[in-house]
Amino acid sequence: MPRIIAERADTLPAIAEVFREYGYEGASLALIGKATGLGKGSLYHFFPGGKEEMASAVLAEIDGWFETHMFGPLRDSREPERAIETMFDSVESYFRSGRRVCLVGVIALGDARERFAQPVSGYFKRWVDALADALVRSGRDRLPARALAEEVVAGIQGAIVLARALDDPGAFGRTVTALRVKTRPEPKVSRAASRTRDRSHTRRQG
Amino acid sequence: MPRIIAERADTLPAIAEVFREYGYEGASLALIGKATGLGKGSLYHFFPGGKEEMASAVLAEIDGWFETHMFGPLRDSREPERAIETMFDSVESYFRSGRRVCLVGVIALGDARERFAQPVSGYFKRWVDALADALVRSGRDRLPARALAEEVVAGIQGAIVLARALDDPGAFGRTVTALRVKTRPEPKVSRAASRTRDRSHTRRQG
DNA sequence: CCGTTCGTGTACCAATCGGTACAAATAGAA
DNA sequence: TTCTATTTGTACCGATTGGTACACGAACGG
Repeated sequence: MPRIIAERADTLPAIAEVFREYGYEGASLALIGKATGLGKGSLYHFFPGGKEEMASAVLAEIDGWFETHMFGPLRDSREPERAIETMFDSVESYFRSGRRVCLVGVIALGDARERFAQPVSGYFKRWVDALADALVRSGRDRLPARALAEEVVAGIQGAIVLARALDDPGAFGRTVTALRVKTRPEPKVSRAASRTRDRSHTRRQG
Repeated sequence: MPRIIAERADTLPAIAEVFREYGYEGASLALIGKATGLGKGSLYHFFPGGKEEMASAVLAEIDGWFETHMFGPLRDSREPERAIETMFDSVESYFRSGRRVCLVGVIALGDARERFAQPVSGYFKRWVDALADALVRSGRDRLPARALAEEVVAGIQGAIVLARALDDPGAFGRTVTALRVKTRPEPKVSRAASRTRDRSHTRRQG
């Protein structure tokens, strides 16, 4: 029999798309087999634990990607504001303007949530923590930074829901941009509109 | 045979909970039968179209509830700011601090989205429109009102995801409260003084 | 008292589910 | 070549899926 797939890791992107599209329960082995081009024999060879192991592997890979490209820089970068901007760039390209769904979020909403409670909560907890950390290091107080971080992460997840529901990728971009602006250090002394007001509240909190 | 269920509408809350918990695909007739206490015979008597008709009926009922309790008041109330506050109250109690999931959002994320595209997009479109309308009538300009409305609706959906993922209902409350504050006419003066001011901007729109 | 209608449970259907077993086929070492 | 370990396709398993058929029982009009 020919060897098509060299590594188990090569199958993960295709499997991830199936889980994204159909959810954990709806992702049947038939669909996964079609997406990967592998029969059950190969699938169970790579993932002896069946669907649960496939989902775990996919979640771990996603987690690793976010850890490398977003959480790590948010925590470690010496330019936290730049790391935050980069995070928003990554979010916009990764979720493809809301056309691509967040698998972790999907699992959190479904009944597979309990089975994957630890990776799911870990992913979101580390996201919020890392973003809050970057916000603190860019000059905000700890409590409002944490509140803003939660708001941003929730807003991104909601933007995906809204964009898909309305079938309007623009809704994703608009919402994410609004969140992006809100994380910038100097709030909203913007262009031409509120010239008369901004003098009165420059002495806000740190 | 005894008549337990008087009306078809009496089954909808139970069916809705099953769809919420397991999604459209995951909600099997066995689960629905158990939740309603009805056998397949009765279910197909009430819903000749099967699962699809059940889901449509549930979506319609949810839509009606939101239309009556939230969208309508947002559009029609002569006190738009009060209607907005009431909306947030309703959201907090309806979604039970994120323990209860938004079925429309769940369907929007899954592969049943296309099948129910019209009711799903209609629900969110009318929510955003109604909220934007209330925000305009409470004194905001059209464009920022619409942007804020989208941000709020997305934020609510995301708060559900986040609260469930973290298994922390507090995250829902915090995020929703932040959104609520943001919709208030005078952002961040002190606590109670805003009531004396609103006389001054009734000259806004007509 | 009968007959129709409505509500209900149950048996059944083909299809598909996740998972197992296993034999065929390949690649690499000898 | 020959042997062995690794990949692979496929047949099969019991359970469950959405859906149909139908017969039984209560309610109701005559």
